[in-house]
Amino acid sequence: MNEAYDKIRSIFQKYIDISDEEWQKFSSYFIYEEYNKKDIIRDEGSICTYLYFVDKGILRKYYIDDGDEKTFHFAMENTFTTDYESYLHRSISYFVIQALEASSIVKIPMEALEYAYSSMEHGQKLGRLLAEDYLFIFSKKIKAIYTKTPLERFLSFKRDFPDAFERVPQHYIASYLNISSVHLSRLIHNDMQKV
Amino acid sequence: MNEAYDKIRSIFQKYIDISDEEWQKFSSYFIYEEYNKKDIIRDEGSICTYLYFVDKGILRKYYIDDGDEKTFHFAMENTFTTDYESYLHRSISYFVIQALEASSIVKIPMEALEYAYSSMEHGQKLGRLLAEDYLFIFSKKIKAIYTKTPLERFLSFKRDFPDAFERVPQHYIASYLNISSVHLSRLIHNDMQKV
DNA sequence: CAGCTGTATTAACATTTGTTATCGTCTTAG
DNA sequence: CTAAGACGATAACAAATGTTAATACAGCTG
Repeated sequence: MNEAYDKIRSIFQKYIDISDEEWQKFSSYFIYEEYNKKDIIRDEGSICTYLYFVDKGILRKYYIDDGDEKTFHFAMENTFTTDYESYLHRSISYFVIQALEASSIVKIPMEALEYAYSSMEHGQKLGRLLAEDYLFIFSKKIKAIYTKTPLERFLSFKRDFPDAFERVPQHYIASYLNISSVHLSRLIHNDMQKV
Repeated sequence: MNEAYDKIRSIFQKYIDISDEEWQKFSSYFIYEEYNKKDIIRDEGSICTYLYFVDKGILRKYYIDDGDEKTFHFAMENTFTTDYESYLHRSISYFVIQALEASSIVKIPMEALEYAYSSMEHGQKLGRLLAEDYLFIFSKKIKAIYTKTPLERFLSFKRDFPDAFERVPQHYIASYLNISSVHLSRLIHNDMQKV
């Protein structure tokens, strides 16, 4: 738990200077929790008011669309996930966040960010840099969808996230790539040698 | 020109307070330019160092992928466009920005933003809010791709951007929706009544 | 005015991708 | 240990989407 908090501090510290007093107050909002495989960490239907930090394990963020699950994101160790848009616009989030493995996570309530924005010396800068990072993830995803075939997207995924490729069931990866699991299986077995 | 600058100020002023002195310095970086229909405003192959504000006209941001153009964004009047990711990561941008109509635009060099971040009282907050807005546009786009059929995406586009729908050639809209122009034409003429 | 260019529609056909169902293997819960 | 369920491969077929080509029409340009 304390190690997890320290990891978060060192990540934020790469962006801005945080004094001990600021950190003490900021981290006092944190909630440390452990989950079993397949546990639902956050269900749909409410405003998303936490930023989730993955200390151990893997989280999957997905959306239920007309009965089937669309996987938007895998949050690996030492990264964050949330539905920040829901929080920003105070709108209901339809995302579900689930543990794919036994996971330990840190829930950072949005009040902590509000404290940072209003009272930490470089809080606004932290917010800007986090938003810019988040934006970059989205931007990469859009470019991939526009310019790459499903097979290319799969290969990029495998290259960029070898860890996720090993640990995540293939049909979730298919969902992440926005293709059916049958089609992904076909691509892997029929088209890999073409590349 | 001055009216355009005033419009930009009032947009930014919705986010933060800007003093007259700050605005004077900030806007001194601006470059006002006019373009003819089909002019290329920014060509690919360099780091994108401007934020483009559309005073009049429409801009199209696209990418040349294996010979054909992928349209990522239409920037309508009183909105901005750029390849912020290129600037943030100091990486070559492959986006082209083109005027679809005779357009007057304001080029805001990234130095202006750097000035804001370093020297304006609420500059970091402005940066955060701009990044959050930008992020939200991307997020909407991704959700649309994951959860909607091309026809639904077309109808959303028509509803959300009626002005663009009227003024932009249909094959650019097809490219924006990531489908072929032939297919879009088919959807419009065969499937509209289904909705 | 005549021709050119850009744009949209349509048809025919090819390719990609999805759906459903079946099977074998492996994991997991009891 | 055993039964149920999860997972991935495969086949057959259906639906969606792309490609190419032909045509028509409008707007521009010399």
